[in-house]
Amino acid sequence: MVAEPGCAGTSTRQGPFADDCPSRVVLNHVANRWGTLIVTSLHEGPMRFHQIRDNIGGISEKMLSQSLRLLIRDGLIDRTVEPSTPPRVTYSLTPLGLELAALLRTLVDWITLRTDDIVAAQERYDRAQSA
Amino acid sequence: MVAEPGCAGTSTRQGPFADDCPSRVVLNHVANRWGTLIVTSLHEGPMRFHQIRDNIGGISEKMLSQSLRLLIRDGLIDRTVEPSTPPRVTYSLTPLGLELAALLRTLVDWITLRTDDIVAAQERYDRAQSA
DNA sequence: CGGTATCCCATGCGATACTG
DNA sequence: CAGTATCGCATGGGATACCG
Repeated sequence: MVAEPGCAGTSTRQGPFADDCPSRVVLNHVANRWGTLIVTSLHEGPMRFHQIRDNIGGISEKMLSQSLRLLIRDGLIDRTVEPSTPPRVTYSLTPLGLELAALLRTLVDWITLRTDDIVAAQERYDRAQSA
Repeated sequence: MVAEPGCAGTSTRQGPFADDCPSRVVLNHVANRWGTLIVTSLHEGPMRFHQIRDNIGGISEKMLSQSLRLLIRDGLIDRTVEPSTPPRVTYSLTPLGLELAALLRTLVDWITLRTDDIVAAQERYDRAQSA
């Protein structure tokens, strides 16, 4: 055994700070270009494939499909198929995913709220650099 | 004007869900492979370059330097140089960055706590697929 | 110590076309 | 509708070497 799940005793680093810990992988599934937005979208409620795509500007079907599969594998999202014609597929958060979505929602809301401040900081920085 | 900072009225989407909103860029600075870990590291207190590098397994100096510059530009991190020989450079969170770090810390802690559950889900998924 | 510059490979990701 | 397959480029990111 090299790195146990919790990664408590393998090095001085813990959790995602250790690069050989499974939690690092999980963090990368969530904290990437699309993961946060997908999970946060589903916090509104169950959605179908095209609904999610339309809710997230600029995401391609390929990346949505690929990201969904990773998150389903991680046990964060459920995929439900109603056997009709055509089949109706719905994505929803698992109890585990719901916990995570609440946290990510807070993050997204904070960024939305603070974007003005951040843009102002960027402009200050750029002006200082050009001087 | 195309997209105002808050991105409230430009489309049906808001905040980072709109791909032309500045908040999307900010989200990508924070929610990527290294951003979350860097900001969370500094939640412990001010740190020097090599301390941060040593605290985050697998990060290269190039990516640390590059990511730090983006986060400094966003007004989330401060860079302080003490004029000694050799100069001593310290990175710390700004008040804005501290707010963010608290949120990200919660995220990292949750992932650390739930890694066992997630790994179990992954193994269940993989077994179901191979069957 | 605290970085930057360059090189180059790996992969993320979009565009397009196709399937049940 | 709900995807998958293939292609190809743009970017991310590591290795190495170098600078104040």
